[in-house]
Amino acid sequence: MSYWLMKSEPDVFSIDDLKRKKREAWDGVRNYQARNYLRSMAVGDEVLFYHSSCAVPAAVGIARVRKAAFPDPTQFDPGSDYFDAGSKPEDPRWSAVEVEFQRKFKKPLPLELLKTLPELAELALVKRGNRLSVMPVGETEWQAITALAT
DNA sequence: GCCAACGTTGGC
DNA sequence: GCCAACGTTGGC
Repeated sequence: MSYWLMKSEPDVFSIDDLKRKKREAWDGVRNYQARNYLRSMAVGDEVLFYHSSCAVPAAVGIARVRKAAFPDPTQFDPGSDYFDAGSKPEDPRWSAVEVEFQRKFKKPLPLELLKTLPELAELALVKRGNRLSVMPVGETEWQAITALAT
């Protein structure tokens, strides 16, 4: 089993939204590196849910991959913000996965805190200029983070 | 194929 | 709101 971290802006879609909806398609990813990670996900993989672009950027809970990568429907929807005229249905450019709510941490683990953990020194999240919205998390990294979660 | 311009992300 | 970092676009 693999571990991942996925960013979401809480104003758009928060851990509470996922908790309420139970499961959600993770679509709209329009970055090739992030897309490739989506395609590497397997059912059952665990995902750290991270809130970005907000007052306190933080890891806030855990989700689980419920459905492996499939063509992101929003790329073919002209009404969607994520519409991609260059993507052909016979050769979809973008992928989505479906995730399912697992749990919400009682207290968020702020980026500021995560940055202090020596185990996370190599995690893309804490690196300068990091913009990747989907990234792999190593076993040791996962343990270090979840050990702090309540 | 290079690279400047531009747009986006995301922390602060 | 600002700005650094980075990806993408498009002219040449």
